[in-house]
Amino acid sequence: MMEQYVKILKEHAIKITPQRLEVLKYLDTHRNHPTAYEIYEALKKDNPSLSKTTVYNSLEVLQRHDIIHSLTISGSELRYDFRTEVHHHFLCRKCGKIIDIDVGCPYMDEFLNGGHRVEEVHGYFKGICKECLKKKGE
Amino acid sequence: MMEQYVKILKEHAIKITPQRLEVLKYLDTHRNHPTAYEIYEALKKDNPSLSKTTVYNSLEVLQRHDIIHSLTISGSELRYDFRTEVHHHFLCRKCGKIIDIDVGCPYMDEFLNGGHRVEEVHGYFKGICKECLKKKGE
DNA sequence: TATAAAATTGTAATAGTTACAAATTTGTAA
DNA sequence: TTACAAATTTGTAACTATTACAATTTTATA
Ligand SMILES: [Mn+2]
Ligand SMILES: [Mn+2]
Ligand SMILES: [Zn+2]
Ligand SMILES: [Zn+2]
Repeated sequence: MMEQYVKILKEHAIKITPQRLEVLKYLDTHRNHPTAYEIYEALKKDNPSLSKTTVYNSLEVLQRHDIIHSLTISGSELRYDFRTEVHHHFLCRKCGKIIDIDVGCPYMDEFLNGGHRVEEVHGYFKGICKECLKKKGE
Repeated sequence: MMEQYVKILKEHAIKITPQRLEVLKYLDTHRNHPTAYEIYEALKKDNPSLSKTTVYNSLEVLQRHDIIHSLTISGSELRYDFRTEVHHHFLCRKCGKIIDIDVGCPYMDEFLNGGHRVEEVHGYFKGICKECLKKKGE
């Protein structure tokens, strides 16, 4: 049940702790790009002594090893993502959800970017999602 | 000197105030995507009674009328941009500067985005800029 | 099982932004 | 012009997300 997450941490030579495993598992099983606080609130149910700082620390170490990514799409809080392949995101202004947009980026090339070394690519779209558009029409 | 900014505000039926004009002028003449605080600090020199809240309010109204845009590229603070045509940005991890990348977006189409209505497009690249790469080599 | 290094916890501090009420300014119409 | 209502500015306080830090606990290793 946790073996897969243990394996990931071991591969990256990160110390195994229950908290890190839970954070990683949560992100794997909740692909809605949650905030640190949402993760904290959810994990606290099974581990009441969990500290918010630990959630932040765990997210930080996972991110540093490129096991997870963070999104700056909202502007007010970071969102976390288990998926690390390049893909884009859509933020709905109405319902607030963040949807994966499965396209790559044609501009990653160093040459296209004026000689800068590109290490991260973020494509963010904002607007009204399909479901909210439908609701408005009713 | 300020006529051009007066004109912009008038076209959008926004009340003309010296503070709004100064904020708008600052963004037009400083294309480095400054923060609200940087704008505030700069404008305070000529107007010591300027309030930080006024800077935020001015940025908000300009943004609401699509006269300026804001960027969430850094994750910790908003950056403001006088340019409103679609273009992308590169954030250098080393020196912190944010550079315009003049490419458009091939994915704005509603169809390509699964039926969601796209109203904003942000393309953010992060890495090491050309100048910092050069320095490192020396 | 002992131990050093690293992680967790709880709390406090920080930073960016927003809320709010009082004072001032703006646009408009008499 | 002047008068006035509506909107804006100001200063301060509140709020939220995140980070700093020291004490306690846990982990990995021998
Ligand atoms: Mn995603
Ligand atoms: Mn720009
Ligand atoms: Zn929606
Ligand atoms: Zn640089």
